[in-house]
Amino acid sequence: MPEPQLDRLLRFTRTIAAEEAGREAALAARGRPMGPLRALMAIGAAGMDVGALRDHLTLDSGLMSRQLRQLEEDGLITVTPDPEDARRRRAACTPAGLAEIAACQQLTRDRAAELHDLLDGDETLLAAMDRVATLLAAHRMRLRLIDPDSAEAAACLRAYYTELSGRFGLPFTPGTDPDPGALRPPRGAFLMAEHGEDRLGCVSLRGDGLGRAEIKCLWVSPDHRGVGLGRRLMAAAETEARRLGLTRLRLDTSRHLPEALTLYRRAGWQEIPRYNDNPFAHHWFEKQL
Amino acid sequence: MPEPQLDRLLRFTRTIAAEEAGREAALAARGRPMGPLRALMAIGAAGMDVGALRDHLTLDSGLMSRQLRQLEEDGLITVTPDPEDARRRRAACTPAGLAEIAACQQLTRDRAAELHDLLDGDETLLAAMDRVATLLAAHRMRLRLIDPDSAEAAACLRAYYTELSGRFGLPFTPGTDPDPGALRPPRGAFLMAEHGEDRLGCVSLRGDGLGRAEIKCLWVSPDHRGVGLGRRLMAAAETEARRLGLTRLRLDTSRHLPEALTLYRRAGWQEIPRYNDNPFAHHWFEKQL
DNA sequence: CAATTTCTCTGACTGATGTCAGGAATTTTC
DNA sequence: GAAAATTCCTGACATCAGTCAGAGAAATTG
Repeated sequence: MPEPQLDRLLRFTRTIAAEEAGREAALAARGRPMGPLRALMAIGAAGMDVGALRDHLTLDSGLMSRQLRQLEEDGLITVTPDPEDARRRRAACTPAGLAEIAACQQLTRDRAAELHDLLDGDETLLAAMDRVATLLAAHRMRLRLIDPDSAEAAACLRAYYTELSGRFGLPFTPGTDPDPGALRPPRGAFLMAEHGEDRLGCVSLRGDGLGRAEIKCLWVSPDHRGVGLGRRLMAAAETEARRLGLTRLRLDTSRHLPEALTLYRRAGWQEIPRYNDNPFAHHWFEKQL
Repeated sequence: MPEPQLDRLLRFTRTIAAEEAGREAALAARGRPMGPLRALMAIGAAGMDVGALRDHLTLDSGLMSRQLRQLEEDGLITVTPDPEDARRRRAACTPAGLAEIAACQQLTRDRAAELHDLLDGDETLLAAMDRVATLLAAHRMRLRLIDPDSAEAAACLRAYYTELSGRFGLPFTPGTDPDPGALRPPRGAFLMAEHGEDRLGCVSLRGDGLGRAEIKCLWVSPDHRGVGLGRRLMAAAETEARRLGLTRLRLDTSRHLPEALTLYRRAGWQEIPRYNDNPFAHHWFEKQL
């Protein structure tokens, strides 16, 4: 371990930590406690179920409830029962809440703009910062089983289909799965890789309930490619498949996705003949567990 | 303002913020509240007066006192009256306290070592990180009038004399000023530039009590050179001199410090004949305020 | 329809942080 | 030597964050 390099890294993290402390202080200066503020930001323009919010922020149900009451009293959000299941409640921002979010985002953007002026648009520096952020996020990423119907899964799938549309030159849109249980335990699973607030990628196992499943929707965020995330997602999917007691995995893919082809071949998948009628597939693979 | 670059910067700060949050969590996992922990780290091996500690951490005197009591009860520090002035008290670490500090530093170093492995010693990345840290620290630095006898001033002066020793090839050591009042208001001042825990540079005004002063000990940390800190320190010293009602500033310097020479000339200083018997000086400057 | 489960909320509590008012010991000032 | 200033401390109080037990409403299960 070369000590001088370590000292340089320590200085770097120390400096950036001070920067982050400054940002937190600037946000706190708006006079709102950080807890409710984080909740407000998470609710965002789209709104969010209370349970999902609680999971996302990993808060105790009591604390969550009190923070939502506070935001409601301040007129920033409304919390209404879910019409389909009145036990569940849904938080949504009022115009005042949206304005508060926008103000906080502007504050963050202003600080980033200061940094931008400072770096004077130096592309070498920006590229290095991208690289550091990519490596760090991939290294510290955590994998999580999520609900395939959740907002997070939907966001991943939107990004995935946008990517496909670009690759194929055709407008793909995410359709609703005709068999929603296939992507949930015990038949299948939906895995997402994340780092803090950032979604790095996802992969799903679509099980038939007879010990077999298809790998679907392997997606890696464009910001986080080239650092082995696809491989790690596939490995995690395999591990999850074994845990679910699955014995055979299949997948199809297209010649327009060359990096995926390489990935499957390197990970020990066997190319097999066409097993479905997917008009966009050119290659079919199988793996026995 | 190019939006994509801004987004890249936002992603960078977001990722590094998550990294910092992880470090905080790792430190918190040692089971000690962050407040007393920060105090312990600040006391360090050298020990610190309670008042200086309070200033350094900008804590209320009541809170400071309680945190020190806690650390004392835990056997990590001792707090004893200053023998010269029994109102003042001095905190010093016990062996257990030093061990706790070392453990926390090791934790931080371990995380940095992980980052180092991740970057694979890539010099381009390290250089970019240095550059970003340097620019950021210099941009966010704050100037502070400090006591010329404080531990912070002594640290700056040690660094300054070490630098001089290297430039002159002679062993300089910081001597105690025969006239301690000359560096304090109303006659003079000692200014330090800092960012978070890092000391970026210093400059002092050594006044004669008759409206004249000499600029001494202009020092910029090697980590923070080349971004105009010397110029800003000199400007701050001038501003402070005007505030103190000084009318004439002088300084001497050596041909072994070419960047200082350039700086003084650019800042409007007039070169004048030798006005003192400093054997290491080759140039003398003056500025009327 | 009754029992159970799910989901959210309330109340009671703890600990960390922070503020303010004053008090005791000590030093400095007059 | 008395008054004033200083240094640090204690007590009272407030806010934020977090935990736990349990209540109440709604949905699901048998």
